[in-house]
Amino acid sequence: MLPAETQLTEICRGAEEVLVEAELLARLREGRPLRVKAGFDPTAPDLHLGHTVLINKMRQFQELGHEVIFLIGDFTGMIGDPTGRNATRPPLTVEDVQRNAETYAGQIFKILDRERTRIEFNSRWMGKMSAADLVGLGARHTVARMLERDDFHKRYKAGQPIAVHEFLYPLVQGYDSVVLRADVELGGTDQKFNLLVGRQLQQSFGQPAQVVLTMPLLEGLDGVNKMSKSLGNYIGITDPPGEMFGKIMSVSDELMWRYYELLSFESVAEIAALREAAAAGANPRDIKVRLGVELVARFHGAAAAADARDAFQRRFAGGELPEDMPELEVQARDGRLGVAHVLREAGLVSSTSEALRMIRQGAVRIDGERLEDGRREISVGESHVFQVGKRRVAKVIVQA
RNA sequence: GGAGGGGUACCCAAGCGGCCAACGGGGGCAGACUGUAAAUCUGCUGGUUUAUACCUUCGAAGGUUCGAAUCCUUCCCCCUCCA
Repeated sequence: MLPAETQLTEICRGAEEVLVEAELLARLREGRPLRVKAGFDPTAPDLHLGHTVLINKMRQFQELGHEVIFLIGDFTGMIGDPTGRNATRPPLTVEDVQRNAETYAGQIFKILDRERTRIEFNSRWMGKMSAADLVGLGARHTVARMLERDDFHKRYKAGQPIAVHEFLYPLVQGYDSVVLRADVELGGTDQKFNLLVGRQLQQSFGQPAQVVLTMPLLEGLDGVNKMSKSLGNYIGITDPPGEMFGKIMSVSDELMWRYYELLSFESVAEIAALREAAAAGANPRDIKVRLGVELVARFHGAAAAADARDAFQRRFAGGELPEDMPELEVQARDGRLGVAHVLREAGLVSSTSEALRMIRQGAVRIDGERLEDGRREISVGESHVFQVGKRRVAKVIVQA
């Protein structure tokens, strides 16, 4: 193992907050593998780059020789959602959770070392807990402290409702740390309160309090909201190379630097050099390309990354059509089919009304030619490349 | 338990018998300009074989009316204050 001080420096890099740093150093000095826990929601098995900020940190711990526990909060997930006040999620079945867990596994091991990752489900211990035990757990924390949590505090002050069970979430999450005897718990900055409850509960159970390490939340493609699947502003780690690269290229210049900071494995010095180059007049687009290549390579390999970059450049710099566009067949009626219907059948628009709107706005091209006539009909046997806007493209043949 | 306020399209929010497929803003999409960036300008933002037309939509179900998101009845849900 590396010297404790060296490890500490590595671990703190990119972290928002480490509570308490001195405690972390002391544990590192013990020279044993630390149990590092991070909890994940069982309802969102499609990981995106936002999640990887945390997972990268987990990997870093593994590389330093520590034990990483990937905790799936299936028990909490089965009850409902902690913060979504009006989002009543349908309860997950055991099968759902199992399937989601497998999906997780298939994704996180693109980053984590499978051999050194322990996967746990908190239903293992929470499912067996009796009502009496739950009451006992509740006795270990006070309402006043619960109300310290920012969103509880705000809602309480604003007179908005807080359901009693919402108080249970931090408790259960903290109790997970007790059961697992976690040395360190990782989480997003939004998890800070919950992570701290873990510290408090561990002490209450006579254990040393875990070190809490929070990582910043990554902004999504819009650059404003945090990256999330429900907002649709995410880059999924299973996105195909071309799509992943394209999404990265569509990010604003400002956001690009944020992505460098939180996603790139480039050294701090290297990133600073890139910033200087940009300030000196280098085209930020080229710096963005570099980021895209790095990230696509991480999930799809270097060759796929280079291909994605080249295809992107041919398509948008060179104005060529993508070579991997989907080819579809649609059914004609009476030997022909109006364009609006072709577009809908091909899935390029969601309705013929939308198709007609797009045509009116000049967004539709057939074989590269802007379509002016919304009444145009395509006959059986004809095959054309249809485009709607810049990004939606398909080669469609009309069948009898 | 009592008093009051409210549920309108993806979100916020106007409308309170016909001119409402429903003002405005946000978001989104598209066009121009670009580097698939930002900013800016413009248009669109229920559906229908392409429609001065028809169909579905204003919490739900009924009713009044020539005609309702707007009035009445019942029901469901949310919020505030008091106890």
